Amino acid sequence: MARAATTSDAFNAIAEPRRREILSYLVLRERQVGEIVAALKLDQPSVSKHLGVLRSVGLVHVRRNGRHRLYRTNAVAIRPLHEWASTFERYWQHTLVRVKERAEARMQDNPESDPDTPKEKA
Amino acid sequence: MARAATTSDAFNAIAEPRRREILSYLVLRERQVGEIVAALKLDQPSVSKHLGVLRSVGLVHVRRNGRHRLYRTNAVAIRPLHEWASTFERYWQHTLVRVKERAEARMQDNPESDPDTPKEKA
DNA sequence: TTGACATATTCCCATATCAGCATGTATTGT
DNA sequence: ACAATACATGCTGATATGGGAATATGTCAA
Repeated sequence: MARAATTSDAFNAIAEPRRREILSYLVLRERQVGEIVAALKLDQPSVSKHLGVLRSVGLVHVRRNGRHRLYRTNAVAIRPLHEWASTFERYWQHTLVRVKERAEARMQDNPESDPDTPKEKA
Repeated sequence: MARAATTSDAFNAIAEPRRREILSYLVLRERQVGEIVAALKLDQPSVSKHLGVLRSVGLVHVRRNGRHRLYRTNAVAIRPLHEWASTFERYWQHTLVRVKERAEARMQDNPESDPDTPKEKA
């Protein structure tokens, strides 16, 4: 039992960089598989397999048109990931405020100091 | 070459559900490894290894205190994930608006209809 | 029907990943 | 120094994963 299957977990599905590229590419507009192959310079079977994973977790929609299949990113399916990350938002804001405060304190002590060169330990 | 190593990619690091739990747990406040073990009911070596992964991608900070190690989530490191997901935000908003519009249109046509029973294809 | 085209699926292989167990290492108390 | 505590690391085995090549499926056109 290694990890949750990529085919059942959106977090796992987007762990693969190519799949993230595909999602970004397909969010602009519907595309045929062949277009993805050309645009991202991947092998066709590879793209089909990635699309299969994305399909199984609902991250893309398919529509058939003749012998083509038109894929599009299902943006709503990304929302849970966004919301999970959002639960950390207030904490990183605290961090950023503290960083800013320290920078300003340094400027008060020594207006000539370079903000990118830390003079104190965090 | 399977996928980017979990130890070098935050997306991959959070693909593991237990690591997400650990991050949520450690964002509230600093904790010793033993506390994580007890709270999440995982084996100690398992927790140490997950912490190792999280450390290597900068998702947690460690501080030593005697024979304890105090870990805390480094929330800022989650920001890139949040921002990646945000690039899809305007698209899912479109979707939600359309869903809402269709629901309202149904109510106009037939105020008795059940909103959860679709009467038309998307 | 036959053939060309678009895409999906299957098989194999190298590697990554995780859990479990055992062991190593650092720190504290006596 | 010695034992106990708190973690980290190493090893092994089962499984998941992605790429590549080959093949299957489905659709259109003649």
